[in-house]
Amino acid sequence: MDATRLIRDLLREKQAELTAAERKLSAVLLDDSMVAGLQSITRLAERAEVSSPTIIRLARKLGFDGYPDLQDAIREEIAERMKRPLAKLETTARDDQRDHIVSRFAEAVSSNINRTLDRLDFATFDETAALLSDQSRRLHLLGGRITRSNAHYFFNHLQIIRPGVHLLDNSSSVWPQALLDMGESSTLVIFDIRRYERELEKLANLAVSQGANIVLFTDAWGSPIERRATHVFRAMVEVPSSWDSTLAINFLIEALVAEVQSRCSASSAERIGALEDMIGASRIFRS
Amino acid sequence: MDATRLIRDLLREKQAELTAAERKLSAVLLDDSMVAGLQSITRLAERAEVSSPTIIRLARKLGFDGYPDLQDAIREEIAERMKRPLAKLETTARDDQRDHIVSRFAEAVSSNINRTLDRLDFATFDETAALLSDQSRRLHLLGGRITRSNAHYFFNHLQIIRPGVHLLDNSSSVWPQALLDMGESSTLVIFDIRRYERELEKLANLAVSQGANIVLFTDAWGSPIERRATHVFRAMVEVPSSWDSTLAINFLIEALVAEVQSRCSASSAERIGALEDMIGASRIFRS
DNA sequence: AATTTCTTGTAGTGATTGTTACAAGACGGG
DNA sequence: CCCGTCTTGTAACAATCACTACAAGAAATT
Repeated sequence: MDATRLIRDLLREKQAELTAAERKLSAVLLDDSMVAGLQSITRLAERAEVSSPTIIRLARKLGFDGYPDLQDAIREEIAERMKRPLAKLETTARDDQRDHIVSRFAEAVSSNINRTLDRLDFATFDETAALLSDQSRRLHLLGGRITRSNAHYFFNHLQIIRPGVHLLDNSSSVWPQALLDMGESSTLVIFDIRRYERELEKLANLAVSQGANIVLFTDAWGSPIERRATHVFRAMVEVPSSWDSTLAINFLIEALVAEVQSRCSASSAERIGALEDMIGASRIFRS
Repeated sequence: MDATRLIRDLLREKQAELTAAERKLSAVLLDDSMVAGLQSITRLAERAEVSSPTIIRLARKLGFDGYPDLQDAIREEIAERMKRPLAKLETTARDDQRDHIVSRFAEAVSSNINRTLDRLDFATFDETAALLSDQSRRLHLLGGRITRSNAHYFFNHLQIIRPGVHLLDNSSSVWPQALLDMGESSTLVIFDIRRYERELEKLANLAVSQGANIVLFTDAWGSPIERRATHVFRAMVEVPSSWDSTLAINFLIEALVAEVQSRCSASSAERIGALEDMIGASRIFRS
């Protein structure tokens, strides 16, 4: 075997011509930097839930003589990596890829989520989850130009979990109608990151004056709506891009969805069941 | 053997009560961070120039059952060290809240993004970015029940950056019309994670038969559309929730947006300028 | 110098491994 | 719908493995 090429890359390269079982195996290998490939073939087979011949076939596809040959290559590779100081470990990727967008992006995103988490008050999180789980309250979601997608994502899940969830249209002309429904038992969830949109603030003010309470997702600098909101989540959004990253916001949304789901699980089970039925009944584009 | 203790330390500690041959062996092991201990006993014996029983005796002295038991410990230790520290989200020091949903969620998300990155082929990424930046191509985006939000997010940005971007409705009844537009110069971006929707597959097949090429975002298990797609992105989606996490998918989307933006920057600058003007001209809900 | 103790390797074993051949099953094309 | 191709696991095999018993040699003690 020639080697010099990292097995990880080899594996990714051939990914297209791999079969289902082989991909399952490759996933296990990729998962912990090929370390799983140092066990005996039998154990690896069990771990990846494939048969041992599948392992041999994959090894051959990658150009190795057999499993032991592949193991040798893996061991060599790992030995090579272990020699490096710990600090350099993370850049084991080939040098030319160290400053690939994806790498730089990953670093920024990681830092964003970390810092967002640092700033997050768990009490606020729990209170918000309780608020959103309260089925006697009506929920309205609203996003700005970019964050509308986030609002949509949140809506998508909440709507399945519980009743009384509404996504506000982004054409402000229909907002007045929606406002009619917002009273003391309403919660308005707003997403507002820079450039903060005046229209969102307007709506927030009107909603508050009608007794609704507001949950706000914004960025580190803080939207003007902050002072109207009872619960505020500040997320870090900066990445090496012309656009802001809403990944940290999505993180908060997903975590909230998980928590709300578990709080509503009893009542939402039948709701989801009913939904499944309706979906099944309405397939129109099928064969 | 439990041994939460590092083998390296164990070895150093016992150094005094080791015999000459055993020390020779331990030197070889220490030399490359125990990696040599992953070979078969015979080969390690050759490499260290001792006999195989010596190896077993050392393993026993360290408290292991036998050589395979020692190997297991070494492998575990190495696996631990190989974990990529890159996007490692420290689930902060707050001990009392270590198993709060948010913390557990953070851990899962971190692992998801890392593993997604491990699996990501940079060449595929670059090719896709080029494809999406090619303004002579028409872009269509399509998502499933949940992933529709992701498609929407992607659409939201791409549409601002360049012309010819279309988001397919999620009611399949209007797809036939959209299909009319899909030819050889069309790219169809599909999001399909479990439960894979047959309708998406149908559409993919039809689009391919008309000459369109497909970029697919799916999960680790792989959608049936994979074989139709020219570019596939597999993301990890599992989190401690009843729902899957599309955060890793969003990561890919945002990174692609950044790259496409920078490739289109020249032409998109004026486009964004024009957009700003239009937004300014159409404020109807203002004070 | 003789005896004991300790160290180490050799040779042989049973167990486990990696491998192959084959057959059942899934899948796609006509 | 059937046929051929591709995929995958089962079962049997040979090779290799980890391990034991034993004995030769070295070192230490008397």
